[in-house]
Amino acid sequence: MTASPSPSVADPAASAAARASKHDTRRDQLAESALVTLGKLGYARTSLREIAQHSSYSHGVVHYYFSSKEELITYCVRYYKRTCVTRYDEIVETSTSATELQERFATKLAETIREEGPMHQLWYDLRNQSMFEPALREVVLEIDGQLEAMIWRVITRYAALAGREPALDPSTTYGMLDGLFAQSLFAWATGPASAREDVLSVLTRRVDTLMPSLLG
Amino acid sequence: MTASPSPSVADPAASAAARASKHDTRRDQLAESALVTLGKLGYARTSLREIAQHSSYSHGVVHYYFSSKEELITYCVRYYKRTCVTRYDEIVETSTSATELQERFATKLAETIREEGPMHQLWYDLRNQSMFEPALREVVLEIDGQLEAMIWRVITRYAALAGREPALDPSTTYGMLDGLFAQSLFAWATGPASAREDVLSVLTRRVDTLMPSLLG
Amino acid sequence: MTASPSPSVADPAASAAARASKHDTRRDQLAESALVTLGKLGYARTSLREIAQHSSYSHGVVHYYFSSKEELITYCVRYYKRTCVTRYDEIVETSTSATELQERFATKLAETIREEGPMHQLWYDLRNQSMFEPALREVVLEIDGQLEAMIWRVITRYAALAGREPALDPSTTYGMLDGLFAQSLFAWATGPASAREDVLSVLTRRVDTLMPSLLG
Amino acid sequence: MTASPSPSVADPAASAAARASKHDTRRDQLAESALVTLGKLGYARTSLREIAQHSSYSHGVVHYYFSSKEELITYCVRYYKRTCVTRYDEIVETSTSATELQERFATKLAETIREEGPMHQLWYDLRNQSMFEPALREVVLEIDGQLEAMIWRVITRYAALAGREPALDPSTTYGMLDGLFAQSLFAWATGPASAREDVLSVLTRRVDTLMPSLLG
DNA sequence: CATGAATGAGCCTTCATTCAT
DNA sequence: CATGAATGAAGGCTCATTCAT
Repeated sequence: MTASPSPSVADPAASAAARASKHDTRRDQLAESALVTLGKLGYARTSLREIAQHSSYSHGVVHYYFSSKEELITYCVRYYKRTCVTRYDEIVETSTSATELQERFATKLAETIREEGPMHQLWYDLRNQSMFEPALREVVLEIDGQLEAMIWRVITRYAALAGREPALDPSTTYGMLDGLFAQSLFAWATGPASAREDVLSVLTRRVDTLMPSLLG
Repeated sequence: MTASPSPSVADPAASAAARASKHDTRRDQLAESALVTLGKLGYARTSLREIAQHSSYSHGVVHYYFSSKEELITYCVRYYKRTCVTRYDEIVETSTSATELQERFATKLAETIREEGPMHQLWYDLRNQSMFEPALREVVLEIDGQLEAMIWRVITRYAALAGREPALDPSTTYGMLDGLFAQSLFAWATGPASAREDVLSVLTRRVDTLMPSLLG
Repeated sequence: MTASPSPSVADPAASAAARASKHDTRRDQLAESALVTLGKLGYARTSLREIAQHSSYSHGVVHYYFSSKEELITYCVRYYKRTCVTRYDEIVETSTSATELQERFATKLAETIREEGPMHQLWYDLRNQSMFEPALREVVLEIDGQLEAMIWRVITRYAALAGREPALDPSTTYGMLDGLFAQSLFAWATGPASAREDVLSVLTRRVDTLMPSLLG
Repeated sequence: MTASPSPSVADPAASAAARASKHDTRRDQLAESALVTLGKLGYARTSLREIAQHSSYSHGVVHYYFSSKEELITYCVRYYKRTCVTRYDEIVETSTSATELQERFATKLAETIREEGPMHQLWYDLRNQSMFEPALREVVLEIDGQLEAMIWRVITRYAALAGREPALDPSTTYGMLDGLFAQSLFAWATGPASAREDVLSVLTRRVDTLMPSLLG
């Protein structure tokens, strides 16, 4: 019988892996925390000190886990994407008719503003900043592409369920829908709280109405 | 003939008016100068020092004419709008057929990116910042409304020339077109210089193709 | 007759010059103040905050007059040199015999340690740092050359008064004397206060004894 | 024959000794590693993190073996001295004529710059810092004394081989030679790489020429 | 024993704003 | 009126040091 090694002499590879995983966990925690602040204040107004203060960590920790502000932001954006870029996939997979998909998609668009408004504001902020700040471009372009692909999955499935073809190319389709989404987000964010639900239901209705015309 | 009075003995009312006019002139000159810098660097990265340095004025004068950075920005945005919010009116007024209007509009959209790209980048930046910074909201909402109205003038005229009705409401129409415009601006700004003209001609083609479907 | 212009419209060139001169005056004042702190703490331990605190100015002023720490330091070194690089010239010019020059020079070497010790410590610190920090090299090499030239003026005059020739080249001569000077400065700085005068008189005696052998 | 006891059952005294020895070994390894970094960056620019990163140890271990940065530096200096303070002793012992010793010494001076330049830069840095930082004084003074003694061994042996007496006292002799050495080190470190060998051969020649005059 | 996570003071720099002249 | 001098609060970042594991 082979004695199982005492924990203290556990194989180094495993311990290194554990450590690395813990490291990543912290980065994720920090990113999550940072995203809240970023969503509230926007890119330019958010300082690393602020981020730390709104988390349970000290100022130094942020610099311990991220070598620069830029790296933190980039990490945050990518972290955020992991969740968001598949937001409609469940709808795509489980809808059984074109009408159902169309309705659920339109509803979900509004819902995601209601529930993650600041996160979307941050996204548009970053996408814009990337026009001034080359350092942001890579990650923004990467995610923008994924968002377009996500929308395209919705549309192609929608077309399939309807037995038709998409009328427009992926990019145009994304541009139009994104324009409507951004517009509603803006109205939602800047309008009076009392009008928020109206803004969202208008969005839902619009997209619901519009979708058929996205098919040829 | 009336001798023109020396400034120092002018009647008080006239001198006050002259002063006020000079005051406004200075503000406009500063705004014009500031807009160039703002378009290049974006809202957050532009400091008042920078603005002053890129103008013929001293650092102090900026605060002499504007009580704060915020007021300067607000003034700049309004100043900028005066020019821009009528950008397509000439096309609306002089086009004699739906096809002509449609083509000239689509062309002009691309042209304005080529010639005033940074100014548009600034606009989207400010519109976004206004979601985080309430102080910017009033002026941004005001201008956004004017932009929507401008687009609506295009569409209603387009419909009239075609002998049809707009298919969508003003807001939806604006949202969709603005989405396509923003998308192209982004690609234009972040892509390689060599691809810029391609981006613009794609935009022109898209809008040209799309416009008929904006009519009922 | 030409009316002499009122002061308020004085010729711009003159006012610009006055301004520039005032600007330079402030830089000099700041440099002077900074040198005290630098001499006390050394290059690495001196922060711009510290410099400001030991002056009558605020922290921001330092950055207003110097674009970076490096520029301040460089300016300080050059400012300091203006005074120092001619330290022995009066002795060179007014001594009427080799013996007098030799004695006065040896005495002055010690005196300058007593009266400007920290400044010399700073010089050796900077010269050393320049081996690690390329940014300092230019100014340090420039001044080192001037110091060597200064010493050489002493030696050539000394040789002339003695009716002989220098035995060594300028560089070797400077290296040897500088070695003795640095050694005494070090002993003076690190030894007990009670031994300081002894250190200085030893230096004087040594140099006095040594100088004849610097002639051929 | 005595069975060597397994470590875990060693008698306490031996194990304590072993531990202590291991402790010292670690300190030496760390010192050796630290010296490389210190020589490259200088005292002020070297952080403990940097040292750890350039060694095979973790960041924490530095503080485990040294209670503070200061103690590490001090230890490093002493460690370095062990090697260096006897650098010329072999020459002293094996040279069989004054001329041989003189030539070999002059050659060796240049050689040690070539081969251990950074280490000498560090020494001058530390000696200088000790004028600002009392904590460094003790160890610096100790080593400076040993260097002086080392030089004196050279000179007295040189005098003996030449059948003469040293012309100057140990301190003066050391000061002068050290001045020349420091000067060459500085030129070697800050000048263009292409001039390095020239600098060294000049030093060799100078010292070679000078040494006879160090005898009475 | 040894590690790396965590801390917080401090550094250089930027900037909107105020103010004496 | 207009200027640039001056201020002080942040901001990103580094680092020696402490500590839980």
